[in-house]
Amino acid sequence: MLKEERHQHILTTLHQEGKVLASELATRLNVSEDTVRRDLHELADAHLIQRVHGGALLRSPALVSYTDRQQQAVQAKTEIARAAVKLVHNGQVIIFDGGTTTLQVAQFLPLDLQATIITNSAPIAMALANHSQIEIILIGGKFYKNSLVTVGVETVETLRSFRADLCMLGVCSLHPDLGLSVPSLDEAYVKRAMIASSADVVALAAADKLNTAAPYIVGPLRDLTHLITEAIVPPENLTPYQDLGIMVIQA
Amino acid sequence: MLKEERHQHILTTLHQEGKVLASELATRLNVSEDTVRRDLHELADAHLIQRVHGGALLRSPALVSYTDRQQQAVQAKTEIARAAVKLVHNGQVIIFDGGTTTLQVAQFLPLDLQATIITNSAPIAMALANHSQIEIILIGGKFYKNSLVTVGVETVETLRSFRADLCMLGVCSLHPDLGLSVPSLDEAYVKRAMIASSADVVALAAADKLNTAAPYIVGPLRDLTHLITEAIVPPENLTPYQDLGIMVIQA
DNA sequence: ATAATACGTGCATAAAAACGCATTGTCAAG
DNA sequence: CTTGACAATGCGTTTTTATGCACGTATTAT
Repeated sequence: MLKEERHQHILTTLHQEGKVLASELATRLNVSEDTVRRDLHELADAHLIQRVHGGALLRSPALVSYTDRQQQAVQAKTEIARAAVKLVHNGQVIIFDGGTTTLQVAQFLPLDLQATIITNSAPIAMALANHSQIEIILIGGKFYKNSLVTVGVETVETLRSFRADLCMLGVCSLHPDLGLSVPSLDEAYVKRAMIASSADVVALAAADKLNTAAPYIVGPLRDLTHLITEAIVPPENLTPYQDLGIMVIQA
Repeated sequence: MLKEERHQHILTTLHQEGKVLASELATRLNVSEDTVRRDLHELADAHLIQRVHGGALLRSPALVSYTDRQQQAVQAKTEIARAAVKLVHNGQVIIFDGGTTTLQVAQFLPLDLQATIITNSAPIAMALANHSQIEIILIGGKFYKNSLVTVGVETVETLRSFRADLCMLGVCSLHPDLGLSVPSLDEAYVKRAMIASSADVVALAAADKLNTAAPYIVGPLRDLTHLITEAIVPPENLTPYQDLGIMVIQA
């Protein structure tokens, strides 16, 4: 049985049954558990499955609610969120970008925080509904179903009319030379407007976002004032960012 | 059963039932109570649930009250929603008011409906995210935490710039003489703007909303073209509305 | 006030994963 | 045919993770 065959088999059974167990696969495929583990590791690296202790699950539990989807890679996101919250202070006006990492940050904000939060993300607005001291401005526009944020001319224009102290930016791809980039043009415009309307800009990036690039450029790294990433990242990978004057924080 | 599966299960039952008991989960998931406790602890650490003695609750009281409201009189709301969906046709531009009843309607819309939906409700925008043929416009403004909708000048102004075929209006209080009324001034302005921007106006009102009044008047009943209510309502209670030329539908 | 239930912690155990290393098989160049 | 490079696989060892149990403490209920 070839490796590719096994991969195929793993993916199909995963889609059929919702989960696979490493031990089960080893007997079914007549290989050692080591091999299965290696297979699963490769598939997880390619973002095709979600690796968990004992086996693997579907990466995006077929169209479950956003709040559940957010459960993935909780560990890393939680740590980043905890670090990000430390940058927030009473009385600030803060722009919150969409995305699951920024949503985590929103949920970790202290319940008694006094602030104005401006966001184009419906889940973030809803998550903040029980913070009685936070004034929430939800920015309107065309609703982008994938990431549950608004985009388009109106979103960008409305953002221009604010002047925030801080901006929590969810980052898709970050590269020392190419700068920030995202997979859709609409989102690029929105993020650009967020950056322009904010004094400080905090980028939240999991380790796998570093040194990658996407089709649409948002802007150069100089735009960032802070970068928060995981503790696992080897420090030498971060020096290019520090050299640009960005305050790099490892959660 | 993998740990992540249990976590998923806990989250979904929590969303469905509003609470979970540790002891119940232990038997349901076939693990010791210790394990359940550990699971709950982890989920609470990630701010996904609110841990309490004996089990766990949804984290955000606002969302709790919202889901509570959503769970009230499901029967009636479902029937009203089914009736409301029949008024919707391909190609229309439809304004959706906030509220749990209108949210039900949104969820009952056929998955292949082609339409443009304009709403100030974050949950409705999110609920429609899996309707690929619907263009969603989310209206921005100050976010009103109680009902998870936007209100304020910007919301009203933006509504003015649209001309819709249909408006699905969630109704708080309805009275033959006093007209439509709501418990907050901001919402009154918004509903007024929605009515003004729409050709047809459909009011969705459970039986207990009929012949009641609230502090802030939205407008006279003449503004309505349709009224959908429950089947239980005695027909004689509805004649005042019919006499005003409103098309009354009993679900 | 007292019983019953739930909680947290430390510990033991078993399962799973990670790691290094040896073996095997394949392919291509010599 | 041989040989060396290389990927794939399996094995043994160590490390990590998950889970249940025991026990003392806290919380709730009666």
